[in-house]
Amino acid sequence: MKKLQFDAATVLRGVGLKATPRRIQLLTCIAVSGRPLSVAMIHTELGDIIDAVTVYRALETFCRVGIVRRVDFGHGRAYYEIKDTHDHHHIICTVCAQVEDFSGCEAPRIVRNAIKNSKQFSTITRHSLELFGVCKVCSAR
Amino acid sequence: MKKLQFDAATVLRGVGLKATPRRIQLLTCIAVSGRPLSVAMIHTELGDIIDAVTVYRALETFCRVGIVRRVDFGHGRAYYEIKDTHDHHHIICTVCAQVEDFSGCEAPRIVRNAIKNSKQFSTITRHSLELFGVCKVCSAR
DNA sequence: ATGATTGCAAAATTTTTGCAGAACG
DNA sequence: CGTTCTGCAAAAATTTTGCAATCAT
Repeated sequence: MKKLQFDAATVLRGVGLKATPRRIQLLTCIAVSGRPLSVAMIHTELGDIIDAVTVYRALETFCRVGIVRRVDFGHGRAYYEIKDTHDHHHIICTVCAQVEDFSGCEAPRIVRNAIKNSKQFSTITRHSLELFGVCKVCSAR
Repeated sequence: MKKLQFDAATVLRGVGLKATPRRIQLLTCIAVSGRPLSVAMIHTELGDIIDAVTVYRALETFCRVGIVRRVDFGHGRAYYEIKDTHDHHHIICTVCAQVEDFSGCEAPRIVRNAIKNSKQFSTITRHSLELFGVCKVCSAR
């Protein structure tokens, strides 16, 4: 029972979105890539078959319905990745910008603690956590 | 032995920067504000006494020498706050954008764990952690 | 058919760069 | 005084908006 190739059209219809060629191409691109992509990277990958504006609008829609997650690496632009079920985060190399996933951020404990001590908040809906460092390749030179 | 009013000039000279009027105004503004500020917010606070370009350049310098920290709330622009010694983070209201600090993110444990499991990284230099939710005021309506 | 989606052009925002004059130390 | 800092103008980069044509269901 292995996972067959990503079926973007099914995913799209599953969340009530129309499965247009553009959206299928875009979602497949993000899913296959396996790492967070910026709009520029997507545009490079897909070539000129899709307008940048369409990418922005589709990504916003994907985030709204919860199939894509927007992540922020402090690079002055947004990155997007497939939102899978397990709560993973990123380590970003500050030299070459390579990204590796990691899990085990103990979010529940942190959130519980934050809410207990907070004066103004009683609900946390999501969180972002990124680690920054220098990867072994970049460290070596 | 109470903390007197923030002395920007001393802080600046302490890190080897020239204490110019602009930098003193800017650093004082950030310190007094007590919350992360965007360049636009700084410009509103200080009026036209300082050029936006100068703000950008000074903030970059402040970050480099370690007296200011850049934080990212996924709003499409950067925010800056005084970098104090204790490792605090933020809860951001997704409705009104209000920010509250919180501490206790257990970063050391998370970092240790991430490095142990990482294939490509052996050094983590910094991390970012933000929680997003809806504040009590916004929840009430 | 019809409401959603797309592309094109244009604008809005945020940030960066170049250069000449001003000013800190 | 020399190097650094600042302001102005302009550009670059990222993201948003308006509108007419096209497409999915």
